[in-house]
Amino acid sequence: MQVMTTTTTSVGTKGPAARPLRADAERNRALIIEAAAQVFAEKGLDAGFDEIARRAGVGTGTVYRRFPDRDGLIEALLVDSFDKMTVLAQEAIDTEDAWVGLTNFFRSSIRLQMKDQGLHEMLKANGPWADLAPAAKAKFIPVLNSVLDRAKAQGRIREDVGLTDLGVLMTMVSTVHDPDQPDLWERYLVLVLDSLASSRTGPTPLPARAPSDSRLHEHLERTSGIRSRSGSDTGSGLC
Amino acid sequence: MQVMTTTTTSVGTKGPAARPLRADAERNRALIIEAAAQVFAEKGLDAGFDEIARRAGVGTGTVYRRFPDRDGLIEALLVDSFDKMTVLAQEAIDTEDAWVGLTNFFRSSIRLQMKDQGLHEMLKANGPWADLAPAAKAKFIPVLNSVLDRAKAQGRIREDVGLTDLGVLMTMVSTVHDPDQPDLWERYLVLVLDSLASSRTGPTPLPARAPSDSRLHEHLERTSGIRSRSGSDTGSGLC
Amino acid sequence: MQVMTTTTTSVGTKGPAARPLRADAERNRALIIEAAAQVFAEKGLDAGFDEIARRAGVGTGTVYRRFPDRDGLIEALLVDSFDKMTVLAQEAIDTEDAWVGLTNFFRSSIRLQMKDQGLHEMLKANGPWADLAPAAKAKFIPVLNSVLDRAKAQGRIREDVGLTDLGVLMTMVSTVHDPDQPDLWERYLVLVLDSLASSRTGPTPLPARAPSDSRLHEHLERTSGIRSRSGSDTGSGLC
Amino acid sequence: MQVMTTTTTSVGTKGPAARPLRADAERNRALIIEAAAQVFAEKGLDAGFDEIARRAGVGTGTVYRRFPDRDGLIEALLVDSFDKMTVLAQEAIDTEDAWVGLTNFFRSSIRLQMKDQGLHEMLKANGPWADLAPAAKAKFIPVLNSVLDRAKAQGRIREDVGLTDLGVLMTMVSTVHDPDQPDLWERYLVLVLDSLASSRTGPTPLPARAPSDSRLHEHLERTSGIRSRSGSDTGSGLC
DNA sequence: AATGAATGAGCTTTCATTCAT
DNA sequence: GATGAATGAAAGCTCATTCAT
Repeated sequence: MQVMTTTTTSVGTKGPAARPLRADAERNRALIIEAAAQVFAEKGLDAGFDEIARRAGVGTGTVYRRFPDRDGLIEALLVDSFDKMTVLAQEAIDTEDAWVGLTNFFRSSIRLQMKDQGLHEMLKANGPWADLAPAAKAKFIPVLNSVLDRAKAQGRIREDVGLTDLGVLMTMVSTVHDPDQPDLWERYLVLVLDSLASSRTGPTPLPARAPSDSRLHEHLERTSGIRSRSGSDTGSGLC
Repeated sequence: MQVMTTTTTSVGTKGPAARPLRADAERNRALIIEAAAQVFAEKGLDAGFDEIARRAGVGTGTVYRRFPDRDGLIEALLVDSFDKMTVLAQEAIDTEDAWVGLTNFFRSSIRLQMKDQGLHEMLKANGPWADLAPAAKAKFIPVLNSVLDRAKAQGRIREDVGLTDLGVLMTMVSTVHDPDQPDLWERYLVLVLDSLASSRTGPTPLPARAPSDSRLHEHLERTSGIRSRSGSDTGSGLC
Repeated sequence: MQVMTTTTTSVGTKGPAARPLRADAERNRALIIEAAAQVFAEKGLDAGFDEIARRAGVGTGTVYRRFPDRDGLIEALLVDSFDKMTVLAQEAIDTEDAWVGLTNFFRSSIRLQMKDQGLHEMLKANGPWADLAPAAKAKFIPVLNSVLDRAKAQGRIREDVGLTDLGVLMTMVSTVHDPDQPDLWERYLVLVLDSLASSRTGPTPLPARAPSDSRLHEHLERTSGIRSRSGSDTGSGLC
Repeated sequence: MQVMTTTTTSVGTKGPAARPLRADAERNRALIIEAAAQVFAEKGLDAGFDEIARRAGVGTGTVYRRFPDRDGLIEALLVDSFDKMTVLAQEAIDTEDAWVGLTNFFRSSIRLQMKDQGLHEMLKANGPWADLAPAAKAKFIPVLNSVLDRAKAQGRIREDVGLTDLGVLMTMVSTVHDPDQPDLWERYLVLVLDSLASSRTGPTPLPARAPSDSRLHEHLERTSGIRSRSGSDTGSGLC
């Protein structure tokens, strides 16, 4: 079932044929999905239905009527999210330089996951929500495949990585959250992209270290008197 | 499993220097920490105190008396875990080839995280447990720093990565769990190491794809008729 | 199943005198009553209106519009049920031997209750639905009274039982449900009839005990080693 | 496990050996059982655990800790109730005239059921609670068997009725509830006893009709102008 | 008038934390 | 100090009834 939130563009193959708005129920459905998108994005897929209902401005029962189990609701969102990802992948295909396209796709889809804890959880291979909405995923896969194949055809990406490797790597990078350095992940994106390049003569410059870096160095000096050789380090769980 | 029973724990291999057990209380404390190590490893840091108490053979109240908040208990374990990691890092320093040492350290400490869900959660920079036990971490940092510095001195690792980058990258890789392919993470470790190498002429061979890969390819063919160029792909949330 | 569509229903066999269906509303009313008859029969008078609506093929709201409270709906059915009972009582009157007639009436009307949980609940004196549809009952009473009076006139039934005693006794017997022994109630019907007979020299033979009886005797022997004197016992809540 | 409410006398075979009071928890357990006895008696076995907890003066969680499922709680009560019934049956055995003993037992145990909706539901052969606490029942059965055997030995009760027949008949009679005539059931008890007697020359006088009888006769006269031959009728679902 | 979506109170159950013994 | 029983808020889910369309 194709579901649109108010902010989504259809990319499915069904075509954008005018679908007459149903009842007032359709509006509620949309409200629920929108609320769920927010709540799942903020709190993850375990969030309570009560919260979703409250934020949608409907009763709890309404949420349950529309989505008797959590999976159904998540799937509805998944369809939406994959539609978004497909748009991004399509942009990559439309980019002349396949490597640049791939790079941009990585960056934008990771950004998507970082703003949306729920999406991130859906995309992790393990966990209870790994196998939802295969149809939605199926639509996305060929598009991503084109992105990858073009990069390979242009000789820019190593031949031994595959489709799902890309998914895993994106998920990995979007794991890097730091409230103090919201852009920290870009540093690791660059590293990962370096690992995907078919070859490179030297390192790609890493994004500049974020301000909070000082934390670590203060820390080190305070604690151990040791000076790191490298100056461009950044914070992490180690600090 | 080696368990340290005081909050100010020695770093390194000092060994079991005789420190006489105090009261019953001290023994209980040890039992609780040992139980918590198991439980957190299996179920993560959210695990119930009841379970820990049961496994330690003490009452719930005893756990709370010893560790009024969860953070205290986690910190106690963190000390222990960093001791283990320090041992591993020391092995890296003792390895002639600094790059091999670094590589081995990555592999072994990731393996540690994968067997210990709690440790993994502690090391993730975000989350409620990001800033615990700075003292324990401080002891570890210089050792890790040596590992990094030696690799840099031998010219094997790019100069622009720092100490905490290593931590982030390890944590990222240990994010890759797949019940069907327990060794899947090694594939991404190789990629990450490729990104750290100061230069490379071509890709390092990736660990062979696991059997369950076929899932994706069946899927692709069934669904879209598209053939992936690359045969060495692996499963992920996309499939 | 014969369904009457007005609240003031004829008693007896007047037959399907042509009364033209009114609006759609009238047809819906009939559908609802028919559906309610089924549902109440199967699930009792507490059954949800949703189920009735679904089975009638109308919306929930329609059921509530037609029958703002449950009582109204039950009363409508009661009229119908008492019509059926009146038919049965009339057959008793038409039977030469008044005692046989009474007996048959007991048997058939109990059978009715056992197939219709709702009717059974309506006839129980207590409960929230005890005092419904007095008019419907009033039509039935004289007929039943004739049955009773004829039996008394022929001297076959004790003089001190009255009209409503018959109702109570029928309801009591139809209380005996056992999925394993669907005919168990006949045993107690015979006992009850024995109690109504004006006199008897010995016991009327009871219907043979059902196979599942063995449960109790196994049980007794296993547990207490006691042998019951009487072999014709039957299962119950005691076993 | 033998459970006593404060009002119960032990009849089990374990003997009245002094059992040391356990913890404070034992007191709560007793409070819960007592509360449950009240609540189940009033509202039936479907009553909410919240109500029980409130009436016992404990938290909901406490009830669940003690009785993780409803069956366990019901069984605890069942043990108690069967203890009470066993006392009554024992009194019957101690009565010289076995028939009088049987009669008294019927009367008192029916009275028990009528005050306790929960007990009544437990004793009904069908329903979800039919097969609980077989051990408790097992203790009761031999005693009841003695009651029956003595009556047979004295020739006062028909030979073809068995143990469980007695149970069914008691349950049947205790079905007769009428708020306006609390003693109505005694009328049907007399009838049932008449049916059990091995023989009788005429009817045993029925208990006098209760005042509310007038309802029916008013009703009849108002409605149909028919005069019943029999004057001693009583109210029921028919009126 | 018909619809069936919406409501929200109510029930069950769990669990982190406190407290009486 | 140790215990594990008690707590009570919270979450999941249902369902009788009302109401907007």
